Amino acid sequence: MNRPESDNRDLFAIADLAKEFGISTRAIRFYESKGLLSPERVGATRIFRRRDRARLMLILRGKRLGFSLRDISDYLSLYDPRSQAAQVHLLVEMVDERLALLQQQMSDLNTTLAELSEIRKLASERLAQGN
Amino acid sequence: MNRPESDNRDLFAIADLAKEFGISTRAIRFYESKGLLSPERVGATRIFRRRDRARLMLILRGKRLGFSLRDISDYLSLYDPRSQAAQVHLLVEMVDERLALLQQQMSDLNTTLAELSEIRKLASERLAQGN
DNA sequence: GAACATGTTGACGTATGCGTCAACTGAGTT
DNA sequence: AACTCAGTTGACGCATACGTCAACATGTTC
Repeated sequence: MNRPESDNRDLFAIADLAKEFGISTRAIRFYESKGLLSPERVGATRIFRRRDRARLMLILRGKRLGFSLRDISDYLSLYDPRSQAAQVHLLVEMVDERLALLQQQMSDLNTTLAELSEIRKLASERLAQGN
Repeated sequence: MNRPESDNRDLFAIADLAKEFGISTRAIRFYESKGLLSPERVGATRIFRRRDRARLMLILRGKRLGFSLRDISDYLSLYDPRSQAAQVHLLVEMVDERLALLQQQMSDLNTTLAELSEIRKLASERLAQGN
């Protein structure tokens, strides 16, 4: 039951988050410039809270799923309690589309893997023949 | 047992393939310029054979899988009987990486779907309350 | 107090994958 | 001959998602 230190703190520097998630500080600033994040400031320095960190995690998951930052921006607005139900529906559709894409990809990947193992087999036979 | 007409022919114009696969002729020329295709020529006009068409199908599948054209180019060289076994191995690794990525994506997508249905639930409850 | 780490804001550059002209070349049609 | 259609080659443009400076401020350490 030991949590990572990051779950105990509530304040993070930009470099903390960059290191934790393996991204550049430049990327984080870029997300802010696109309105995906809005950390507090102390002077000019950004101060991130757990909320901001959670948003960043959502951003990164969206990216892993292949969504554009624009899409992710829409998606993040769903976490705003004032969000509209109609938009929820739109986003659900977007996610469903992605799901269909992923299923296609899985199918493509299976085909590809089969072909590669065939190629691998042929290659090793050729090797065994000393050709 | 009726095959599409395209499987009977051996010669295709660029527009035939573009139409068949739902891509632009510009894209096909672009692939050629990157060395992924090398159709014959009659004068300046490109003539595609079934081999070329098969390569194009591989290219498109690679794209669906998220590989870059550079990666796909390497991948296509595997279909060259003179290809090296070492490279087969590299490509198998690349595909394995993609597979891992896709599995991560599927996992991310499941999480996202769960969150969305939660949001959807909350939204509809709010609607029912007339809030 | 001089050096060093960390942070900030532009501005410009980069890679990928085409789209979009522009200008031109045959080939077949009326 | 004039047109139209399909095709060709550059050249330039564009969207996305940052990377890479430069130039500067601030805070900390030795």
